[in-house]
Amino acid sequence: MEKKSISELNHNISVDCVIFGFDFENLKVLLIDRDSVGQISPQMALPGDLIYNDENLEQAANRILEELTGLNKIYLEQVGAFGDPKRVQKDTDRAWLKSMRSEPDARVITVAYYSLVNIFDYRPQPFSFAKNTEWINLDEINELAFDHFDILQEAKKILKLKLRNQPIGFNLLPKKFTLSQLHRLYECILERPLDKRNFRRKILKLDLLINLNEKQSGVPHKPSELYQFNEEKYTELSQNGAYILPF
Amino acid sequence: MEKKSISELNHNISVDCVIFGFDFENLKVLLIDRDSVGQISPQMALPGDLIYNDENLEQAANRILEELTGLNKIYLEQVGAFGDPKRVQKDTDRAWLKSMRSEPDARVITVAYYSLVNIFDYRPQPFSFAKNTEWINLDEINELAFDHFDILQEAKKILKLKLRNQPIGFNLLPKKFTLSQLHRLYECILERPLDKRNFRRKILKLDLLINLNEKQSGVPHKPSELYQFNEEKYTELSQNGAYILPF
DNA sequence: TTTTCTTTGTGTACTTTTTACACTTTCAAA
DNA sequence: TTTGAAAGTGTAAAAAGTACACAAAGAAAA
Repeated sequence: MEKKSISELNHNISVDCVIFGFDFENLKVLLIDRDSVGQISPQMALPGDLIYNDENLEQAANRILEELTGLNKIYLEQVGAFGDPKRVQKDTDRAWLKSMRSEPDARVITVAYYSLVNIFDYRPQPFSFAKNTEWINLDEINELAFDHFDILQEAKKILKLKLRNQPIGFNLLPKKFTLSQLHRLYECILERPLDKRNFRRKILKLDLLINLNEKQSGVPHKPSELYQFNEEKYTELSQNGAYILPF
Repeated sequence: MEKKSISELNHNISVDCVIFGFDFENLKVLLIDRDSVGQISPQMALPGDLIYNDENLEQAANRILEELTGLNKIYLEQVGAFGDPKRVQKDTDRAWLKSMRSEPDARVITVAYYSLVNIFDYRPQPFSFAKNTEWINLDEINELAFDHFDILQEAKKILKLKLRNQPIGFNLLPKKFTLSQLHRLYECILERPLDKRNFRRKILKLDLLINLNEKQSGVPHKPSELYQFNEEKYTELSQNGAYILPF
């Protein structure tokens, strides 16, 4: 049996994190910038870095996310591995790596993770080589560093699919939320309008929401009733097998 | 910025292939054995090996699949990355690696791919360190080498989900097939019985099947009509957006 | 040649789900 | 007290899903 030399078989492995957020208006994603400019730029990147030897991929993702943005203990799910040998092509990307890594030209394979968080609970702060962190609207992103734009598209696709089978959207909202907020969220993720009355009927029929019999206050219109996600009910429901949301 | 030493950041990367097949009775998966025993054993593994520097992950999967089993030009989709540092634990797994790899103790992260093929068109043959290749019934597999059993479970899950959104099942059948065969296939993948009449009505309503107006011959009972998958129609349909199969 | 065995192929009535659609209510601010 | 803005609500018609049983076709056996 021919044994390949080490140099041919060793690779760097990184993880990148796609953290989705929602501000009641639009879906957003958490990006870092290596410069401290305060505006959207094509050099922005998903938070990510190389993994260590003794941690598994998910641990690495959590460590790196915390090191760069301060967010910690976030539940992450895998998007997949991205390993094109030509994934680092742009000059600006090369320059970045050169300044940071002991083997800037090594081939890197990245494993992407995604998560959903409530934007008002998680206030990211830049650390390490992240000079800036920003929540950027998904529909304003046309380009990112490395292959991060592709990774983002893939994560969006998975999010859309997953919405059908799991009540994931609730992570993106505060504990107490209104049906209109949830409605808007579903429209953002699915990227199509949903009839208001039908949406309410369907989502309530799932019996996964608790009506808190509390009202919004301080809004210049009829205040909405507040709801809460019923986790117990969901646990129970998902033990009896998967379910399919009617969207 | 602290730069980590090379040894801490370099890893081996492998790919493993989950190739599903169907023999009109049961779902099967293609396994290799490092010994030439002709029966199912807990040392059997998914075909897989380390990737090279200059190939992307999918190319690597195809190369390795061909090197081990002779199957080539197979359309593969990613399952995901599996990277637990403790994924090689069993003594038998260690012994295998020791005999084959220049760095048997290196940490390995594997990226799994899956595919569906018609078992009668693809006759795998063992090459390289594969001393044996076998199509094994999914429901007879309780243990595999490394973490391959986990990978297989994940691939099954994806297959099930995907069946809803794409007419993937057709790859598992010959060009001409009967509705009963397709029916059985759906039951195998979904792991639950489907009403015969309702299945036929629904699948025909999709308008993705062409009735060839030919009959089976040589069967000791009423011969079935043969159908063919309408690829053009599917291409057309999927361009107008995703669709959802009613199962 | 008749009988038996095995699998194919088909229709309907009932229930549930989906869809499309418009007006009144409630509060804050002007 | 008027205005603006979003909340909240019901129904009828169409579509889809479900449960269910028997005659027809061919091969093989008697």
